[in-house]
Amino acid sequence: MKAQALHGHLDALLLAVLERGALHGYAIIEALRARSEGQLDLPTGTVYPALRRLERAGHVASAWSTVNGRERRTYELTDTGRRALADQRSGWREFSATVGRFLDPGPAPAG
Amino acid sequence: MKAQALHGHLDALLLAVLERGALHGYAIIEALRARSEGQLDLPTGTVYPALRRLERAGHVASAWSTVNGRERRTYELTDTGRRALADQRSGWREFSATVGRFLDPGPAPAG
DNA sequence: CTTCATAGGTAGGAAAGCTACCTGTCAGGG
DNA sequence: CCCTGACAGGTAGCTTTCCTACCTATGAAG
Repeated sequence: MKAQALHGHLDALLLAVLERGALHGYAIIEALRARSEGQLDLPTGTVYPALRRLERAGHVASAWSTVNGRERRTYELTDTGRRALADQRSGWREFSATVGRFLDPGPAPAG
Repeated sequence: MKAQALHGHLDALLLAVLERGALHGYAIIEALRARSEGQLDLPTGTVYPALRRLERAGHVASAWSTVNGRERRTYELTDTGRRALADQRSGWREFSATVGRFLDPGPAPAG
């Protein structure tokens, strides 16, 4: 699946995976891939800048932690981020309902 | 609702409204607004260029028709466009299912 | 002629994501 | 020590898409 279509929803996805616990960037990419059953395979060039955007916006906080002798920047949801996620969720429902009205025929899957 | 979030899905929406019959640009905007119950109120600066893109891609064909003594450019779905729409529909299902996996908790709407 | 509603159109700008590239650590093989 | 490969983080420049703002034009009302 093309991630280009994510436009505007990527941030929400990122917040959603962080909702289950702090992760470092690379692990976020893997979580996205795992939870989407391989549908979302985002390049680092997409995710890292997005995380920085989220941090600038105050939605996530990052901290360097040394794991296995290696520096990993771990991202964690802030309170603001949690609120933003809730917001994005309702935004997503509205959006998918609206677009679905046009693209999901709905009651006619038989054929 | 912000149409910015449409990114990449606008074309599909336009094809979807044209599926029900040929319309001119302005009428397409009104159809979008009507069928979305006011959620989608796209500016002409968004729709007209999009229609031209679709025409270049061969998904729609346009023809000038004189109605009420006025020239109106009427857009119609082509066969290619119909196929593209079907394609976009399945793309949309995949997309909404994938993003929904993260943003729709799903089985917990009671609350 | 001016104003309003309808209708079509363009230019320039901003945002988001992608491709391609670069840096650096740790482990294994030579 | 050097090289390679898997992991991890990061940046620059490009393209696409959509939006804001503006312009043109018709027909009716005054």
